[in-house]
Order: sequence, then C-alpha cells, then structure tokens
Amino acid sequence: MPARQRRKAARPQELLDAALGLFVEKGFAATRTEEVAERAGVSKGTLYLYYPSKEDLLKAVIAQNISREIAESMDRVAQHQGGSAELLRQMLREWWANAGEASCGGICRLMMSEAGNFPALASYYEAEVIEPARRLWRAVLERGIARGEFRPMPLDSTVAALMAPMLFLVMQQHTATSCPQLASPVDPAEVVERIADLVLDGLRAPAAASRVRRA
Amino acid sequence: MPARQRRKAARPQELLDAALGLFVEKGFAATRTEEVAERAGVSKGTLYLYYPSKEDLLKAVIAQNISREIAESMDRVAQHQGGSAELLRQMLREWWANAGEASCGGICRLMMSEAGNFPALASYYEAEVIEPARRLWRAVLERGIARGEFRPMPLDSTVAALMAPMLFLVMQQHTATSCPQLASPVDPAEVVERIADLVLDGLRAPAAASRVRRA
Amino acid sequence: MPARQRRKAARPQELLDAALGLFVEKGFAATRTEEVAERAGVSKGTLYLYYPSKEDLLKAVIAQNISREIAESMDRVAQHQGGSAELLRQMLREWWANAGEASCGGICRLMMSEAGNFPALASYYEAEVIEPARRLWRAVLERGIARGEFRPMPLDSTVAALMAPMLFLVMQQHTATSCPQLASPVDPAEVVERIADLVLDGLRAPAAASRVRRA
Amino acid sequence: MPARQRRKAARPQELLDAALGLFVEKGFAATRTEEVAERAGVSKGTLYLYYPSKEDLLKAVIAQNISREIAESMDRVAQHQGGSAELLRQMLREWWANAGEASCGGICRLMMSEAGNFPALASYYEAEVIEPARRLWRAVLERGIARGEFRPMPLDSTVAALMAPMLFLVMQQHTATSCPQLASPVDPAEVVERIADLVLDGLRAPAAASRVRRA
DNA sequence: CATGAATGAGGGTTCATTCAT
DNA sequence: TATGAATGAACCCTCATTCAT
Repeated sequence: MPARQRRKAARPQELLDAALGLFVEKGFAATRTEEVAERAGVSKGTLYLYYPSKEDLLKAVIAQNISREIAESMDRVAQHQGGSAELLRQMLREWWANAGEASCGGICRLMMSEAGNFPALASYYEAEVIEPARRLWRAVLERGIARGEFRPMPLDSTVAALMAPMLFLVMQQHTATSCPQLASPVDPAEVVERIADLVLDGLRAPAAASRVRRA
Repeated sequence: MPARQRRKAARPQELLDAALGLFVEKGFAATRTEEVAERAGVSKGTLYLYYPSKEDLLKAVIAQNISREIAESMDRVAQHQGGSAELLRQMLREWWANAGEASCGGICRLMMSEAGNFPALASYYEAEVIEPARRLWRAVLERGIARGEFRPMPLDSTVAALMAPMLFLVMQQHTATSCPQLASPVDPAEVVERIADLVLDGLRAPAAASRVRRA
Repeated sequence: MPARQRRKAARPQELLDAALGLFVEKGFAATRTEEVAERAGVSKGTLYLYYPSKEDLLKAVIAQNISREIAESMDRVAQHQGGSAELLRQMLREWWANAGEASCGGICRLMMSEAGNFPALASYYEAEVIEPARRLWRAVLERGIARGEFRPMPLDSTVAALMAPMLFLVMQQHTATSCPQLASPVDPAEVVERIADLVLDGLRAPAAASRVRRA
Repeated sequence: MPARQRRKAARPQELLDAALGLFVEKGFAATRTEEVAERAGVSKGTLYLYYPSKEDLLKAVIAQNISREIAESMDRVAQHQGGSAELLRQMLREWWANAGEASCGGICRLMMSEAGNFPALASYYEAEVIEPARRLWRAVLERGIARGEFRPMPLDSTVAALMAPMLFLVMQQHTATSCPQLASPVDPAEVVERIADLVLDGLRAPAAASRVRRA
C-alpha cells in the first residue's frame, strides 16, 4: 500500500481525534475548523475532503466514539459470573475507568452543551447512547432481583439514580482537563467507591443486608 | 422616585434576567447580544452602557444569580430542628425544587460548558458557589454523625457522592428545556426520592439501620 | 430629518447603484460584495444590513431597475398620435436611448449570463420584463394593421424579429463599456436607423423601391 | 496507432468539448475544473497537463470551436450560384442551423459575459470571429449590389443590422438550454424566416408592396 | 503520462462592539 | 442616557492549482 493511501485511510480517525479533543476542551463553537485541521496535521481544506461541514464533523465525533464504548461495556456485563453487588460495583468502576479517562466524558459534556443547537444529534445520542446505557443498568438490576440479591425496586428511577452521579463525575473530570479550578478536590475514583458503598446498602435485599452487617 | 429612574434602576436586573434565560437556552456562544437587549426591551447599544462586554455580562449573570440561592439554602439548614435523615432528604428535595426549576441548573450547565474558556469565571464559581455548597452538605453530615444518626464516614467523598447526582439532575432538567429528546423518561422528583432512599440506607448508623429494618 | 436617517434612507439605492454597475461590468460571480460596499461608500458589513445575501442583492438590482423603464416606454407608446411607421421608428430610437445608455442593457446582459444559475430570478424577469415588452411591441403592430398602415402579419414572430436586434445592440453596448475591443465599429444609433429602414422599407433593389417611393 | 495513443491524441478535444458544454450551461465562474475533467473522463490533475489554467482552457475552447465554423460558412458563400436574396436567406438559415444548435451560440453568450474579465480573449474573439463574420456578410451585400439585386446602401450599419438579430437568437437559444423560462415562445427558425421576410421585403402596407410585386 | 490527495488564498457572511445623533 | 446604523475582524467553506506517487 503506497504511503499516500495509508495516510488517506488514517485521516478520518486523525481528524476525529483532533476534533474530539478540541471540542471537548473548548466547546464546539469556540473551536475553529482550522485548529482541528492543524492538530490533525493537515491544512484547512483537507478537513473538508473528509467531512462536509463542521457540524457533520461533530456528528461523526459523537457517532464514532460512543457507541463503541457502550457496546463493549454491555458485553462485559453479559459475561459476568458471580454476585450482582460485585457486578454493579465493577460496572461503576469500569464506567469510571472508561469514561473518566477516555473520551466519553468529554462527549457527555459536549452533548449537554450542544444538544439544544443540534436536535438531530440529540436524538441520535439519546437512541444510540443513553437508551442502551439505561438498558445495561436495568439488566444488572433485574439480574440482582431475580437472584434474590437485590430487593424489589422501581427500576426506572433507580437506573436514573445510579447513572446520574456517574455521568456527573465523568463530565466534571473532563471539565477539569481544561479548567483545573473546577477539578474535584477528592479523587473521583474514591467517590465512585463511596457511591458504590452508599447505593449497595440501599439495594441489597433486607435478609442479605442484615447478614452482612452482622458479619 | 419617578418612573424613568425606576426603569433605569431596574435595567441591570432586566438585562441579567434576559441574558440568563438566553445563555441557558442556547449557550453562551450561540446567544447574540442583540437578542439579550431585545428580550430586556432595550437597544443593542444600551446593553453596553451597563456591561462592557458579552463576557462581563456572563460573569454578572453568574455572580448575581447563584450566590443568593446558595445563601438561602444554608440558612434553612442552620435552622432545622429534628432528625438528620429527614434534614438530608429535605435538602435533596429543596435543591431540586430550587435548582431544578429555577435558574441554578441552567447556570451549572453553562459553567460546565464555558469554564474552560473563562478561567477567571471558573475560579469565582468554585469559590462562591461550589465550595459553599460543599460546606453546606458537609455540615449536614457532621450534624448527623455528631447526633449518632449517621455512621462515621469519609466526609469529602460522601459530599461528592451526594452532590454529583443532584448536579446532574438539574443540568439534565435544563438541557431538556431546549432539547426535549434528552429529557429524563422518569420524573426527576421521583429520582430524587429514590436517591434519598438509596443513600440514606447507606448513611444511617448500623444500630439505627437495623432497628429500622426490623420494624 | 437627522443626517443619520437621511443616510439610511439613501443606502438601499446607493447600494443598488453600486451593485448594478459592478455586476454589469464584471459579472455577478466576479464581483465581490466588498467591492459593492466600497463603491457605495460603506463597509462590507453594512451591505448585509440592507440585503441578506449577494443573491438577494442581484434580485433587488433587477427588480428595481427594469420594471420602471419598461413601464415608462409603454406609457409613451399609448399616447402616440400619428403614423404607425413613425411610431415604430420612434420606439426603436427610444429603446436605444433608454436601454443603450441606461442600465437596462447591462441587466439584459446580466440576465443572459445568470439566468441559468438563478431560475427564480429568470421567471421574475420573464414575467415582469420580457412579457410586458412583447405586449408593447405587439400593440404597435396591431395598431398599424388596424389602421391599414401595416400589412397583416404573423405577430409573434414579427415581435421577436424586432426585439432581437435591439436586445443585441443594448447588450453589445454594455459589453463595450467594460471591453472596448468588442465595441461596435459603427455607431449603434446609426444601426438602429438602419434597422428601421430595413424593416420598414425592405432590402429591395432601387428600381422596385423607387417605384414605391414615387407612389 | 495503438489505442492508448489514440486516447492521448483525443484528450485535448475531449476536454475542450466537456469545457465548452459546461461553460455554456453554467457560465465560466460557476463551472469547476473538476467537473470538466470528470465529464471528459479524466482526473482533475490531467486537465492541467493539457491546459495550464482554467482561463487558458476557456481561450482554447473559444479558439477551437469558432474559427472553424466561420471558415466553413465563408466557403459555402463563396461557392454560391444564383440570386443574392436567396443567398442571404440561405445564410440566415444556415447560421441558425449551425449556431443555434451547435456550440457557437453558447460561445457568443459566453464571450458576452466574460469579455470584460478577459480582455486578451476579447481581442482574439474580435479578430478571429467577429471581424471575419462581418466580412462574410459584407461580401454577400456587395455581391447583391454589384449584380443590381440590392440597392446601394451603407454597408457597415447594414451588416450590423443583419447580424444583430441572428446573434441574439443564438444566444437566446443557448440560454434556454439551461433556463427554460427564458426560451422564446415562438420557434426561432420561424423568427429567422420572418427576419428574412422583413429585411428582404419590408414592413410596408400591402398597397405599396403589391405595386412593387407587380413590377 | 495520469492520478487524486492536499493545499491555502479568497470570498460570503456574522456579530461583538463603537459612536454620532 | 438611549439609540441603532455602521464597522471590520473573524470564521466557515470553496475550489484552482500543485505534486508525490
């Protein structure tokens, strides 16, 4: 494969990475297309060979980066053996590990800012990211209930109650990248553990809970 | 006071209200100064008689709107009589009532998007809003521990674990205003109750907790 | 009336005049909006206070300049007293006087180049300019036939045969403004007379013609 | 000659044909070089192997297409036997047949739009196309006068008066290709006949004309 | 010769900001 | 003080042209 073609094949991903970084750091509006091109090591015009507009670039950034991560998490959950409490704690940790450090958190933040200006993008995000994630968490809760490990509970509100703090943490983490003043004063990983401690007490089936406490 | 002067005295607040609404609906970058002036019922030029730039307007919006709400919440907590669990649940509800429906949620969202571009603003926000809020929650936890109602716990991470879901909910609520696709499928007030249920189980002192369960 | 308002009232016409001149000299695509603004004595941004886009500016240029001239010519024809041959000759002269020296010729030329790119504009031009002009010429011919001055004839094709050379002359004249190489080597006014002679009198050999003249 | 070389030899003409078609349909400015290449079945870069710039391509298009057609017409005239009136009518028809349906009309239109932006091209066009055409028409008139078929006349203005409507018709015809709204409502071929009738026969009232005819 | 990825100057358009009235 | 016409820097995007392969 000639060098030129190798470059061409790599371009879209290089541009997406550059765009992701800048959109997440500075916001969509505050990022100039020329900066994206520069960070990707190409000229302004080249960007437009791959993405027809700045908005399409944003769509591609979101489309590409998120669906994949969600899908991977779902796989891991499906294969879990063992207690549901441990599974849930692991999911919390894993989400943090993925989203907190990878791009996902930045994208959540981006969507929260830009959704109003790009309704089509918001619909896509809701359908491809948020809803699958909800199903993922719901599956874990149902598993726990079915196995008698979790007490019966209203599923939808519990799912929301579990996702909310995690989503905030990943957004906060990415905000801190470009704005250290707003960084969490405690290590977010520790907060994740604390969240797990708190909610697992509330989720456990009463019998199990008392047994644990007595131990 | 003649009507003209009353108008003049009210101008800054009218401009701030207009700016708050628009910044929160559309984002800072997507809001034009002319729109702000129009919503406030003045001309484009008049805006600049009161605020020297769009950025200064943003600062004033944040400065004005938040500190007040935080201060009011702190007052209510200081005056509470009764159980700490109930106090905490009430704080969660109250925050939701205030922030979810008033402007505070929109400002959180705004800060999360714009902090990177306005570091000075972020510092101000951290010092005047976030840190006081943390002190407020910490005070409640310390009260509960001191009264034997809550078990001993790592305070900082618990505060973060409590604030995170609430902050997410208010941001989500305000996102939904301009983007219905991203609205929560469950009533956020219900999610607040569910959060309270979950974390209070985890916070209660063991003795108290087991007593509750046995009952 | 304050000076500022007087300026504002005059702006649209100043911009239209500047745009007409430049579009006609250089063509639509080759004219930069900044040039139009400069010729009108304002800055680039000001143009957009009056016309929302370059294309709308072109529409306004055409709408404004032509309909008026056509309407005036129709008036003059309606009021003519005397022989139809002389009326027709006078119309040819007048069209040349108006169109050849005023803006109309430039606009014909502009339409011929740009019609394909702006179909809506072409429809407007056909309905508001071309068709009224056809009616004007047709009216003259019908008048002559009714009065026994002209022989019966196929009207539509005769109208086309009369308009064609005149339209060419005005376009040529305006081309010559920006391109002297293509100027007519004979005075177009003389060509107009010659056209009148030909169509009124024929190309026949002197013998036949002189017999006619003697009559 | 191997196929490859035949292809290579044909390239310039294929490019010129493609360019002619597009320039005439959309105008010079609105045609992208890539479109020309695509229509000619080559890549963008290849175009530049044959023509050093878009402008040079335009020059070649004009140079190539017109001179040839003019030359052919002149030949036919020189060989004509018979009456000058019939010769002239035949020339009108032939011009229409050639120019109206072939490329010449499009090029006239193109020159009229672009002459101002390309003075060198205009000079070339004047010298190679317009002036020879004038000589052609003048020769026909002189022939008629010499044979006593046409009355003496001012030659230059008569030539202009004859060419003007024909040039307009071919331009209009080509405008109609890309803009049906501006198409002539009468068949141009019919208009050509009418032009011939008029200029050969006059617009006079039947009385005058019949006297002539009787002679 | 042929390709097509890459370039970057240039132009249309927006909008925060100014200032004459 | 209030207005709103005017400004012009900045940005998105296009496309003629180049050049490594």
